[in-house]
Amino acid sequence: MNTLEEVNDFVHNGHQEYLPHVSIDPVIFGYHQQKLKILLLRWKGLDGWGLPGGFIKRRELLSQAAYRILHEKTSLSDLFLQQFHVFGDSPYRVQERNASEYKEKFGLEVEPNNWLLERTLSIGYFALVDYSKVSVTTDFFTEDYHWFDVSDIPPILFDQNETVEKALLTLRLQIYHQPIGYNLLPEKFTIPEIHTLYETILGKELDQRNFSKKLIALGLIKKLDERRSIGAHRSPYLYQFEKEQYEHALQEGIVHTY
Amino acid sequence: MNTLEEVNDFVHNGHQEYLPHVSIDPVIFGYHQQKLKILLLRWKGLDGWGLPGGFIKRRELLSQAAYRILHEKTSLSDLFLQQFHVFGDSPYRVQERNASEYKEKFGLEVEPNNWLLERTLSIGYFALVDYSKVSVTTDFFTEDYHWFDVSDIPPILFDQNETVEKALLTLRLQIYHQPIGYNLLPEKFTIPEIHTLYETILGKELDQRNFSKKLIALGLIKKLDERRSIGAHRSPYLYQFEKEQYEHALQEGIVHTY
DNA sequence: ATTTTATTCTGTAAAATTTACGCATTGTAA
DNA sequence: TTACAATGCGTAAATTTTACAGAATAAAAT
Repeated sequence: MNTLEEVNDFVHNGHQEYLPHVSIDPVIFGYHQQKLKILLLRWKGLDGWGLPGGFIKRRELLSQAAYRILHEKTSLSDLFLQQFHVFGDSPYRVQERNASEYKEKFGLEVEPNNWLLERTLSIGYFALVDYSKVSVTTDFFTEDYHWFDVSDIPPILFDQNETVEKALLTLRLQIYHQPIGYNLLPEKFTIPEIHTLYETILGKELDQRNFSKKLIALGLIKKLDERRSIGAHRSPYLYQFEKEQYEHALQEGIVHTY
Repeated sequence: MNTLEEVNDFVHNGHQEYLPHVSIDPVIFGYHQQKLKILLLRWKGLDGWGLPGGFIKRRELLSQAAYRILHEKTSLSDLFLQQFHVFGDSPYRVQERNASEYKEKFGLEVEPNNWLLERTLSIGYFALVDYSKVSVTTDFFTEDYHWFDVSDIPPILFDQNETVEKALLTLRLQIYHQPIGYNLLPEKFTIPEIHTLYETILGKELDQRNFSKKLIALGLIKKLDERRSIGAHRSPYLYQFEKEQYEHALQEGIVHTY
């Protein structure tokens, strides 16, 4: 959606192709240089950052829509993607928007009852992606992108800071019950790498010795016979995830006790 | 919504008051005679059971809508209510419905592009209620209700058995990380009562001694100086929840380890 | 009044898990 | 060859979970 013609078609006829009143808004987490980042797009005209969202096609399954939107924006197809909450409590978003905004900001003429002006619920997804494999696609409404450190998120358009906060909270809670890392790390990784990843996500220190013991005891990772050369220091062994165990733990959860 | 006039207004003009394309569908759990039950409504014309759902008003916050719908159907206002998933992957529900169905089943004339025929996503909520306090209200579309044992759920209309399954799964998972019982038990209860509740929800036995030790150690319940008379046996002490601790655990979760 | 029956209530030892912690090993650069 | 910085491994202490049995009690039956 880049030519003016396509945009006009989307604005005026989009409701025939897409389901109005509901959007999908993914919080895309990437991991780079020991920092947890999220991807935001720079909106034209609105002078601010927004989530890389999209709409559901009328005949498309919800989960397919989420994967499609992520693929469109990042070109990724192998990723962890999970719905986590529907947002519909923002007083700002309960209001319908007005047409003059579109004229001012984007130079688009919009009829007063246009589908894009109506109230929209937002389905929050979070995705875990390999930062280095993402290539971001922008469109008519967005002109740039940036990976923000989660400790330094700017105000987000459409009252969606809450979405990011809840995504992060969900991720942190979930990591206690599900393995994480398969989609954030390269296929082969070292103990220090996955250790730092967990520390970064949880925002606290974990004893490295106990941490690796636990992952191995759970059968989630296995040691390879290769090592990575990291310059002036002892070469760490490479590990990789035990795919079956990992998938099993994703499904069943790592339940602790009662 | 009981007179034919009201129903016709809802069918033909409902889209002005309500947001199309999204419904709220609550799975209402009650606890009675040591059984976990859910509430289903009997639909007229369709000859089947359905969840007690409803629509969101255009200017209403999502959470308000959920509470309103629950209040309308059960007359309860004090309950535990939580969103748990949006369902939009049912191939059956991706199809638009046709108008003739309304004519056949309910004797209602519906225009072919009526809002009720369009594809609708379903936001799943689950509620925990005090069974004895519920008084069910039916409407034009529903003629009866029944509390079904969770181990004996009938086929549910609109392809929503998955909703009940996921609600139960969520409840069972969540009980490991959050206290449950405040809205399912009377204010004062005995150890055997809450013990049986947990066994019922989890569907497995829990050692009674260790179970009560744990709840007390977590500071979630406190012993009262009263006892309940249960006829021919030793009178059990009454307990009640420690409200602050309980709320705190609800917020923070009972995190186990890493 | 005594016995019987069904249910509540309490404590402790063993096992498992988590936490804490120190030092030897290793790959390069100096 | 040495120094440095980071990896890698093992063990003891503390905590938590699990397993398990018998005394107490309320009322009904004798």
